[in-house]
Amino acid sequence: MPKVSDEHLAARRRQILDAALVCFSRRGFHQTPMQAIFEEAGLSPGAVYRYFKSKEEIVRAIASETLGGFAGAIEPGADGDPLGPVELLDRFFDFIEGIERRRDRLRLAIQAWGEVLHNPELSDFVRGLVDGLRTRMSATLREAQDRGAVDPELDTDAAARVLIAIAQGFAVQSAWFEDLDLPAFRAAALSLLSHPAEVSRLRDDQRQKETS
Amino acid sequence: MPKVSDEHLAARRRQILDAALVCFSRRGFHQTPMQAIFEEAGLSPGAVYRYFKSKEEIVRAIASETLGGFAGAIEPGADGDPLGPVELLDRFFDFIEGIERRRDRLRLAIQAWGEVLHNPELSDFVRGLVDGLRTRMSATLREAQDRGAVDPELDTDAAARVLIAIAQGFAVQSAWFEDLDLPAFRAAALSLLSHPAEVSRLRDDQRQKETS
Amino acid sequence: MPKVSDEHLAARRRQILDAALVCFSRRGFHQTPMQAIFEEAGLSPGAVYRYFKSKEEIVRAIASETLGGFAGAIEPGADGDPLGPVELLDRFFDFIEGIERRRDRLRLAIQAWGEVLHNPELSDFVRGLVDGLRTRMSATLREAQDRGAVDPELDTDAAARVLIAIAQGFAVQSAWFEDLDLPAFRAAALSLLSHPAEVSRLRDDQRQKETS
Amino acid sequence: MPKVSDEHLAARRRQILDAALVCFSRRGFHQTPMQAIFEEAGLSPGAVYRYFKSKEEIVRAIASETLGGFAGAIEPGADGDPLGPVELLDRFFDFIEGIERRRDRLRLAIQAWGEVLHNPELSDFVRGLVDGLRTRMSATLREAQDRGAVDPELDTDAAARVLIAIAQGFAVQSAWFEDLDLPAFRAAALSLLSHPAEVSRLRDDQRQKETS
DNA sequence: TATGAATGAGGTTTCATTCAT
DNA sequence: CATGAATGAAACCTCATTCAT
Repeated sequence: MPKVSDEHLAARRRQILDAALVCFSRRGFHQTPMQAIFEEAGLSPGAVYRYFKSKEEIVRAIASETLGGFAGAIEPGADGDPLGPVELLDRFFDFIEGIERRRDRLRLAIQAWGEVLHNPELSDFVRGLVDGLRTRMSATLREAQDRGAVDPELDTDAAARVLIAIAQGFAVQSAWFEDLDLPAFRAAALSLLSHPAEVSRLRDDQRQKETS
Repeated sequence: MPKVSDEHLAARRRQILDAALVCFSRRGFHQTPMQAIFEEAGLSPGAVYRYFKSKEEIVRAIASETLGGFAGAIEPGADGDPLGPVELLDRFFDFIEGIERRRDRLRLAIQAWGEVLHNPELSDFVRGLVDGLRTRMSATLREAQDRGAVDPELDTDAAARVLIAIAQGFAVQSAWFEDLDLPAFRAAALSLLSHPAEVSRLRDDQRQKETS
Repeated sequence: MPKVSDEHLAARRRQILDAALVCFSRRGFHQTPMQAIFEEAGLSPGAVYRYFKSKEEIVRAIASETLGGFAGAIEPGADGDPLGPVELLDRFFDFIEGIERRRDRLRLAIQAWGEVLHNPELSDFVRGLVDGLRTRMSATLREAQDRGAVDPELDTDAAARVLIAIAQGFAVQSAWFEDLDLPAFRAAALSLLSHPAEVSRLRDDQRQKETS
Repeated sequence: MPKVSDEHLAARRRQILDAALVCFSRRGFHQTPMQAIFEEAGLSPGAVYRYFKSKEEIVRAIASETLGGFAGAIEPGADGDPLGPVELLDRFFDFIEGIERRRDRLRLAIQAWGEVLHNPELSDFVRGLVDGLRTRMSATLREAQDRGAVDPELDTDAAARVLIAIAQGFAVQSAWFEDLDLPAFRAAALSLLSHPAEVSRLRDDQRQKETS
């Protein structure tokens, strides 16, 4: 098998990561033997080690991409949108509903959070991720304040943290309980965050979606 | 020598669990070798294995007590208190501030959440924990609704979940970032959840505390 | 098995080293799997790794002790002996004849020389060994010069090197050829080095030994 | 395409052996992965395996050519030369000084001596090499005896072994110590071996060389 | 009851070699 | 002829656990 296209290489990496994804979700990073990944990927040890230099590298790759995906889910939209906390959270829920392998991804996210605690590289990575996300959310919230849509006394930076927290807590419970009622959680979250005016507006939006 | 033995037994178990606590917080459950626990506890392998049948049992014990402690933190007070969401969350923050070995405990909580995903016993345990907690919070919130302090349309059960989620998300970020500004997070959380009337009331309470 | 005497520990180390000695002599350092040592020593992997932290450490231990033994073999006697080159070499041959596991030791010495080339620690070790040895031999030779027993123009330092070289070359051939005629080699070496006067004196000594 | 193929074949073999030479000298036979040779040679695994059936074959080829070269270095000249021990050794030193990649070759020689101990083919090979060499040196020495230039009682066969030994010991020390003083070693070796008459003759020869 | 030396299954990784392209 | 991705046996080593003392 002579030199092979870059796509092939990328595909192999993906194949290995997908296998790892399944295994790690099932048993956890450190209880998954490499052997499980070889089998799930249908590859030999040598083949896997061609693409990743160690198990730790695979763990890092999976953890990073999961953490990154999660962060992306709470991302505010294009600059200029005057989004309040409620809309920001709303987008997160939309994203989660649309995610593929939702269950596996959420389970991995929880694992990855634990990994961050002991892995300096992942730790740096999430710090950057959260800092960036928070900065952008904060800016968006400040715009919303400027337009009078949000309490002007709100500490937008801390508020961004709280919104992220809700998303994280949702992920944990969602990973734990297969039967978690996502729409109910969503509605309650929005309701708790909404000042009366906002509540009725969003409720109307929701009804419109459901009837369409 | 039954009584002495029992106390001795409990003390030894505690000694071992404390050692495990430190080690697990430092390196994670599955990256901590038993050897580390022997050393931290100042005991021989044989001694440790007299009190715990296996490493898994130690992991389970630590995870359970951490999860239980966390759940206890969000517990509503004595029946009859008409607590709204804001007060419930407020109690959680009070609890966290007072917790001993706060950092280690939070780090372990994150780890334990991951463990729950692969460990049927822990899974059953948290399910019971969360169900009970949610039920009690829900009841408390319903009382608050009855007295008109909370939006009567709120799904109290889902709302309880959301409050738990905020606590969890806070734990994650707090474990990740040593420099997390707890008071700011707390204020933002309360502010986001508060309808105008509540906001001013709590703000006054807080000021009173600070001046006293 | 509670704490055990220091002798026991030393004995275990020796047991492992003896096993390694046999295996390494048979197959060479890097072609001997640890498994072979476990079997030869009659110990489990864990037991061996209790005493040596890696294979490399065992290699180093065996190589050092072999190199050290070899160096000791060419050592001049107590200070004050007016030994010439011939007597110095003579002592080496006496030592070799008396060495236990002579064959294995010589085979290991050859291996170890190769190891020295790639192992910085061993490299430092032999440098010290050879420097010390050469210094002492050189001093002894200089005394012999003072007493007129050795050519006063001889570079004693370089001469020491040459004597070491003869010992080394002897070791190689002795390790290669089981049937090497040691007495003949010895006689030829002494003869080549001896100026006529010395030759006859040593020959007489030898005859006396044989008749006694 | 027979001729071209043959030349090509030989050139490729040489290219591979040169690469192996460098790698083996650097890390030793068994610590050099084939990958290192592929890279040093700038060839693919497939290419290398077209010219050598296995790593062992490469090791054997390198070891043989190194051992052969070393033996050739101590070879007496054309039949009929009445060479004594001193002259024979002298030729060896001349050869070593002129050898290309002297350092690498000497390092490989030491390695190869160890290899001989475990490799039957190499073992047979050196036996033949040394036997032949010794026979020829012995004959030469016997001629010298006939002409009265060497002690008639000397065991010429054993003496040949001793001369080879000096060369080997020199090689070891030379490979170990980059700063070894070759001329001093050479002078000391010749001095130790020379009976007074020979010494002065050679010293004169040497001076003549240096002035020319 | 406590000790800690010993066990050995099983973990991660390497690397000589092959063979489809 | 050459390539280099893939193989898989086997290497080194760890670590949860046991049990003779």
